[in-house]
Parts: sequence; structure tokens; C-alpha cells
Amino acid sequence: MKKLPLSFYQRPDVIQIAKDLLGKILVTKWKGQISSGRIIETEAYAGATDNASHASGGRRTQRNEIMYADGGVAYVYLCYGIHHLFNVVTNIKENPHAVLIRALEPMKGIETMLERTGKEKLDFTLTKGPGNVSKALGIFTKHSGSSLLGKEIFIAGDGFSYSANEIIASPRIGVEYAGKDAKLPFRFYVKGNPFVSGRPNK
DNA sequence: GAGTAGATCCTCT
DNA sequence: GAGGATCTACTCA
Repeated sequence: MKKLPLSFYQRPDVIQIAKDLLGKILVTKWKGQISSGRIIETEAYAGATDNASHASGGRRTQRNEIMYADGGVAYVYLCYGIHHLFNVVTNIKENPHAVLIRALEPMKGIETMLERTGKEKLDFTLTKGPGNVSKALGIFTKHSGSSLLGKEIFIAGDGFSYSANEIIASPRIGVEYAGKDAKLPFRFYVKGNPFVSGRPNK
């Protein structure tokens, strides 16, 4: 298993990166507790030209400042006061592209994830949906800006990848307010995987 | 099984 | 002061 290099994140095509992230492994390691999962669902946010993005129209605030940094760091923020959403910042400085990690297939540290989420046994809701992903992995807003090549949090590949016909593109979720951009097929997921979020899972 | 409403708090205007 | 890159439970058919 090898960490993805900075060159993976700093490519200009956020759509391609979102697709390439499917099948990769997201790992967190705090206080000696390792938990990891294979990424099976992502969404691309294409910076200033994307109405659904926090950086739409070149908006720049304290919260989304991280999106303008060089690719290869985490952007974490709280939504609806409840859910922590974990994003991967891509592209280079001043280009606020990001990929939202929406769902994982649990691999290591499942017991730790169950403990964090207050569940007793493994079920499909453990890492289904962006709010649950960060909860299961123990990711909070204070981790925003962390390097994805660091010791505590990183993304790695183990040689596994999905073939093109296993990957489905669809409109994003929860962005109806973004007008026509809400219909862009910027969400990518693995066909038939029970951990894919949203309903229905076609 | 499908659709809808409520929770809940940080961030920006 | 208002709204949001969501989730869950509850209702109704």
C-alpha cells in the first residue's frame, strides 16, 4: 500500500481525480487507533465556476480558505450543525477545486468506527454518506488543512481499481439550490455497492 | 417502500 | 439573522 503522491492531487482535472479516487483507501490514525476504508463514492467541486461549490464565483472566506491552497490537504467543515464533511483539496494554489468523499467501504478498525458512531454492529449506514464517513473515521473540523500525506491522515492505493463500466456518474446530492449546476454529473460511485449513499441506489 | 419534515449550530451577510 | 455540499425517523399508501 502506497500513499498517493502530491502529483496525484495537483492535476488540473478535478473530474478525473474524483474518478481516480474511487477504489483508493482513506486511512486515519489517531492515538494509535487505525481505521481505513475504500473510497466508493465521490463528488467533484470545480472551484469558482461551480455554483454548488463554497468557492463559487471566487468567494473566499476564512472557512474555505483551505480550498485555495495547493492540492493534497483535507478540507473539513460542519454542515447543518451536525455533519462533518470531508473533502480532498485538489489542483494547485489559487484554484479552489475539491473532491467530497461521500462513502467508504470499511476495511480496518471497524470496531473503532462502531464505537465512534455509537453503533453495536456493522451495517450499511456506518460509512454511507459524508456525515457518517467523517464520524466513523473520527474526522472533525480541527483536521481541516491537514496534509493527506501525513502520519495521521492519508490516502493510499493498493493497486486495486475499478473498471470504467463499474463507475456511474450522476447529479450531486443536496445541491438543488445551485440551479443548472445542480444537474451536472459530478458525482461518481461504484455500481451496486451497498455503501453508496443517497436513495435510490440505481 | 417512498416521500417529507425536523434536527441543530456554524458561517457569512 | 438566515440558510446550508445531510441524516434519520416517521407517516402514509
